[in-house]
Amino acid sequence: MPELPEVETTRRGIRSALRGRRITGMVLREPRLRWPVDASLVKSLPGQQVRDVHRRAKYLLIELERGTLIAHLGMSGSLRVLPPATPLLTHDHYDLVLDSGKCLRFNDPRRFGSLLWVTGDPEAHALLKDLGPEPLERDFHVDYLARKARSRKVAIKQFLMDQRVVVGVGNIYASEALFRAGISPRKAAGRVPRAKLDALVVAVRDVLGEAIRQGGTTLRDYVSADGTPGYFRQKLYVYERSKEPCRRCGTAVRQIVQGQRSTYFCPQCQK
DNA sequence: ATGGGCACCTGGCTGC
DNA sequence: TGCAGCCAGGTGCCCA
Repeated sequence: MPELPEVETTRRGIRSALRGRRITGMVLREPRLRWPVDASLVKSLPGQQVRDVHRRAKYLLIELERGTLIAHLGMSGSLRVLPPATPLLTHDHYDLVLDSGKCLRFNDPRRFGSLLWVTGDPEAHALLKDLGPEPLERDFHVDYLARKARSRKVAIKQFLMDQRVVVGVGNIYASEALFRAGISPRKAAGRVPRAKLDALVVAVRDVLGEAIRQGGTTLRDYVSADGTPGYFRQKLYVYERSKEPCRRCGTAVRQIVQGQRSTYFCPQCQK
């Protein structure tokens, strides 16, 4: 999926088209996403105005008058704002039609994405309530991270991707942040020195912030709300660069598997 | 509590 | 050309 920068880029793109608009229709072509999409939304969403579009972790929160849509892009999903009568592609699973005539369309080949409806506080939903701090907010800091990491034996890479520790960091940005902080991805979280955790907080913030400014990273499927890819791929130091020279020291980048996911790192720069 | 592994699904690529 | 096998921006759930 899209990690935090891609979701935030999507949020910014769809927000301007959605905010203040009224939904005039919903088309649900394929309800079999991560969880079945409630078919009654087709009747209950029309007539409601979009108050705002927020993001929490990798979830998009589309705030309507009578509740909130919680949308997740999964691994391969994208949400685009399209002109009226745009031809369908395979894997276009749902549309929200707006009173502007435009349409918010969700495409997701792998169907790991989701769309849920909640009334009341979305943060109280089971999927959101145990999430860690936002990496770009003030409550993500070295004291917090050191406390969370204490006596944890899991590898720092997997720890960093645990959404209860900090949200938004996925497989690409975990490798990239650890490279920037000079930390071996295999090091047990509880054994990373405080100074390195300090560097990691900065690295996570920097890499996510820079990626947002570049519109995210496109490897395969991801496109933003206007259909353009993200340009951060050119700025990646290690991800998908196995056997290529480290951009900092020239040593061959290594690829290993942790928790059934590929990890990339420079064995010279990361200890 | 923590850690590890599997499952969900489609498509693109590699190698025989 | 066909096909098996492997891999891919995520994460909930089950088991030890």
